[in-house]
Amino acid sequence: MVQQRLLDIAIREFGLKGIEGASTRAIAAAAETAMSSITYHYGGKEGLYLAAADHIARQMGEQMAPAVGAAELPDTPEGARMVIHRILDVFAAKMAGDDTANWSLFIVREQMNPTEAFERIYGGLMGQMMERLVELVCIATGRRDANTARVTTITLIGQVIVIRASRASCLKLLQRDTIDADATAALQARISSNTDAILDRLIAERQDLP
Amino acid sequence: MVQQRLLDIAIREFGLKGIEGASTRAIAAAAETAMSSITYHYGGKEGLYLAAADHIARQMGEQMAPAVGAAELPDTPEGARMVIHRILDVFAAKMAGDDTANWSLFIVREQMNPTEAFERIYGGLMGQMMERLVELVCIATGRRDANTARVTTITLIGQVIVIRASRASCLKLLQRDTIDADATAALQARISSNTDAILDRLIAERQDLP
DNA sequence: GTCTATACTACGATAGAC
DNA sequence: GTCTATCGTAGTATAGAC
Repeated sequence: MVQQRLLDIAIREFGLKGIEGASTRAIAAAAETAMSSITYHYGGKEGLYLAAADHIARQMGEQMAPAVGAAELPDTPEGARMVIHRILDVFAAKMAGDDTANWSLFIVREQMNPTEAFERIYGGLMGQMMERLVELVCIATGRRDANTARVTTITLIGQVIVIRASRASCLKLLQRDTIDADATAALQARISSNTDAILDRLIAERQDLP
Repeated sequence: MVQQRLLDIAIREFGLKGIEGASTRAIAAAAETAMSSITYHYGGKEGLYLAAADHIARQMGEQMAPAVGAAELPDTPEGARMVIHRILDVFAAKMAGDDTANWSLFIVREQMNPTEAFERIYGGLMGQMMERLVELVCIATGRRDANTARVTTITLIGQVIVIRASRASCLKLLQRDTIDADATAALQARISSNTDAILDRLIAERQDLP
């Protein structure tokens, strides 16, 4: 389908060059269609940009929703911890895999210079996942202190997104030229172990509270 | 100085739009000089791009070198841990602050699509910091297992870079519109606590090895 | 719906005045 | 060293054929 190709290529080009830098001519040519079909389908460059953001949000939702689980929250610390592990594991696999390469620059650009497109992406599964993680950290550590849970969630996510956002540095450090299945497994295992250590520490710190 | 202004603006524009997307005309205009001075000083757009990368590497070196410490490595686990904390603390402050905003997109773009510019940046303090952290993690955990130390280092760095690379998500989660001094302190404290938990876990896991 | 043709603006590089 | 002027190319948008 023309529109599917157009959106996939738009995500890559907008990710690489931003909305101003990317060229609708180049996007249309790569999608093997005329430039004016962008005008027809999306009203112009800006419309295509927002449609690309929606496309990312939709795909991310489809691929991650099962792991995040929209169902009710677990009610035991052990259950919550299990869900946290599941989410981070799937998320890490996504970040390590090739299929998120094109999304990532688009999203990171929006993270650092948010436009309306960020609202569309965050309003989808990304926001749900982060807020769900905060709740899960609260349950897993038996804390009502939401602020600590929020800051902790940020650091947990950081462990995962670094795989993509610092890809070249990771490859240098690991002395590899791709993140293959072995490297992915090693990262997932370390993230899992770190997460347990972090959550245990939060539980221990709670005992010290007045 | 003209060249200083030119480089600062080039970093911002190249970060936002990439080498292809950015416009030398716009960069020159923002630096209040003629476009042809870019040709004169840097030979053209590509030369300016590489000079911008060198500029980042140089500034990063000046600002972070004291924390990384080129001197000899500490020889006790406690000493190594102290240096790890110091590096991550300073790095987190940098990531939270405004002065790295322009560098960040430039660097992240290079992380995901490396060119020669990445070599210039990584060849500076960034590579030194990461490799130094690997050594410090080895010493702090009493492990000779460099691979575990490398993977751990990646996750430690992830906790810090998320402050910038996922800035908009962090702000949403923290329900703020800036990362002020309070938020920075909270993140630093959590990163520090997490790091201790992670290192302690690594030491404990070591006891279980055959 | 998809294409071609066209109007207008902006791009990078370069030559040459000063 | 810094500027203006200019060339050829490529950008978006739009109108209109089919």
